[in-house]
Amino acid sequence: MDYLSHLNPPQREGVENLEGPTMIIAGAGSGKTRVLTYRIAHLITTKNIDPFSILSLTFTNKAAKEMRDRIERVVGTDARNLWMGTFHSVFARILRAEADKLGYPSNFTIYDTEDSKSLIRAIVREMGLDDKIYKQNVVYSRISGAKNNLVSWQNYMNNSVYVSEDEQAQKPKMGAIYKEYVQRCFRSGAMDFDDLLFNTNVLFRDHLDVLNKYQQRFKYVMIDEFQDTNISQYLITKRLSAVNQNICIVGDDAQSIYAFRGANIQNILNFEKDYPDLRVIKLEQNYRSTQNIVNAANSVILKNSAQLKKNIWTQNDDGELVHLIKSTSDNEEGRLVASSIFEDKNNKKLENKDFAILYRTNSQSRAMEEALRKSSIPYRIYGGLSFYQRKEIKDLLAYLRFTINHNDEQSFRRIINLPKRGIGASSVDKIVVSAFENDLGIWEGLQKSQRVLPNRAANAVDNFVTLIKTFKIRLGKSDAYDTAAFIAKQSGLLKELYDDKTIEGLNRYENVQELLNAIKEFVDDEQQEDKSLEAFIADVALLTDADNEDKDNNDHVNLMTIHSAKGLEFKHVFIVGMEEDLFPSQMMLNSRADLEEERRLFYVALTRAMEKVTLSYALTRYRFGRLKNCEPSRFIEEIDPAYIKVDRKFNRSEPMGALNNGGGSSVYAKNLVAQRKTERKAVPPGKKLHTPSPDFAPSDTRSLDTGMKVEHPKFGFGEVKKMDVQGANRKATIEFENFGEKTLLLTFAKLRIME
DNA sequence: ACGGCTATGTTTTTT
DNA sequence: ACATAGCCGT
Repeated sequence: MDYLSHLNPPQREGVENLEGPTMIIAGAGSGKTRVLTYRIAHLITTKNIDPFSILSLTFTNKAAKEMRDRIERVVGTDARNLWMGTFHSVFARILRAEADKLGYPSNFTIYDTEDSKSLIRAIVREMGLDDKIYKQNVVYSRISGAKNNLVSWQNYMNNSVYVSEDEQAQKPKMGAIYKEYVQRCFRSGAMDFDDLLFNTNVLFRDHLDVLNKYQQRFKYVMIDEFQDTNISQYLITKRLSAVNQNICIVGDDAQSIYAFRGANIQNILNFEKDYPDLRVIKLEQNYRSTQNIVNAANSVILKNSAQLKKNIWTQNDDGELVHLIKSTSDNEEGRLVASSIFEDKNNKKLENKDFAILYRTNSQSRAMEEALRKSSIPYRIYGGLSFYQRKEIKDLLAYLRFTINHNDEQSFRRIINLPKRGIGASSVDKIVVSAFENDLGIWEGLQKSQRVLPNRAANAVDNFVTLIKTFKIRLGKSDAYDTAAFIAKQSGLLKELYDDKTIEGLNRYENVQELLNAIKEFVDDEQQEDKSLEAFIADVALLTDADNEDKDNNDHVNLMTIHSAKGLEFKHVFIVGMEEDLFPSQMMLNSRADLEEERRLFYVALTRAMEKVTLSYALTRYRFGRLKNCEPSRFIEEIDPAYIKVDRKFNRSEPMGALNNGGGSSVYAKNLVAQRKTERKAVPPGKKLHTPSPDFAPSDTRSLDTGMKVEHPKFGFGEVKKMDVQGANRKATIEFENFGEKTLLLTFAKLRIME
């Protein structure tokens, strides 16, 4: 095979060593994906292995897609039959096929995090517990942690460690909530993200015939980013490959950045114990980055205590030193980054897509965005709120989900009174409680709920049931698009959005149309055999925006969190917000292990770069709506000074900037605020939906002032008579043509400013 | 039941 | 800054 000649000896060994357990420790930029790709290609083309019997697991949709594309380029359309995807998507598929063994319907709903948390909140309330103590986030991560360690609710309640921890934390009912949560999911025919893995383990543990079937099918198992797997995932793959023993894991302990959700570096060490004749291959040559970047990154990761021994090196040129930019504010940081991109683009003949701006938290994207927009540099933000997580999209999806699975409690709660049909919260609770008391699912309970409801609500429920029944009939006869469009229309959702003429309302309407378009595309896709709505909905919960990426394969600067940059590379990388408490994050300073994870995250960020890294920090930054002083990150100092170009004035221990007189009273701070406001004033053109913020000062006449003509969705046209301040809120008194004078709190008012 | 308004919490990352 | 849960009055 000609591709073998492009590989160095350890890479080649990784490709050719196909039989038996193999562990590839792949340093950053060492050609890991290339080895995995060729390895699969090698199996198919030279060993004549049926792609259908190769299972390749990744961590993110992005990685899965990337891998599939690359393999397709080498072996052609055969690659389509590969079992390749994220853990969650692959095992969701298997669980649907085997659902009956576990007592689930094959069209079970997948609850996303939001669904899970809102179910937990409902349970906590029903149990009469204090939701200040049993916070949904805390309960959720507790349950999630247990599931990822394969601790069922039964085991949880019998486990003295868990129980005493909960008692210590004054949360003795945690086990009971876990139990109720699991049972409610089961009744709803729903699995959360963790269940997809947990239940696969149960399936393989309790149904040896099923396990055996998949063991026979998957002759070769490969796992990418193994350092990020949790115990639940590890055990699945261990079981699957127990017979053939053809398991190949690829990973890098230095890039483990998901411990917070149960990933366990121990898995790599356990692996050596579980497979005594394990072949270990180390890829240590970095092909991606310059000497300086590799050295800088190495010097950082050296500060961590636990790691496997390896020596990452490169033959590449020295390249530029790591740069450091200091700014006075988050907005200035944006401007400096934007102008730096602008210069490098000209000087080095680079394209926009050669640049990436990486940050710790999604909220940091804002300042960057603004600066790039002003400099007319095209950009694209990855991650953040997914299209599928938007409220209007989730609403329609809830209708679709409920039509498919009539017992899905969360979808039911979402749509039962949407649009308003006179079934309020108390009625909904009555329905749910009476259903479960009579040991019925939501659907049956709903139809027998008349007794417990007042007449008006009972009538409304009747109509709702009839409506869903007509959807169900349509579902059996039509394809996904036809059904979805029918539901969108008949449910009244589309009309409600259409009637909302605010800018936001228009946006929401368009988003729903876009979802319908996506379903249309799905139906028109010739490769798609099953065109039913069930097939479309099956793993919508597992989708991210990654699939829409090639729609505009334009040339743009890439903005994303460091986490979502994993596995990617760019010529120039900006790591912004290099400030103590932000990166490393405040919340990760409690233990040494946490700090080391942050350091690995920094390592990941540095090693994304091919030619140049620029670090940047700001002296002040808006956080929680307040201007805060910042200190440069300790990570900056951890880079060996030989590889970084530091401003001579840089000294971390000395507070920097003019804001050290505590509080925001200094002239400097005032200037900053003033500067910020003038900046903002320049941005929005007059005709824009006005959703002002609480800190919107009365003197700031950015977009609303007396004398202006406005439109209100309900009151129609009017003229602003008076502006006023009430506490932190701004009020406007408006004379409406048809409704007379009204005083509105601008924090909530939906006004359109007319030209 | 519902809409207007206030108070409160959140911001670490992803499936 | 922004969303949302929940209170209160209708």
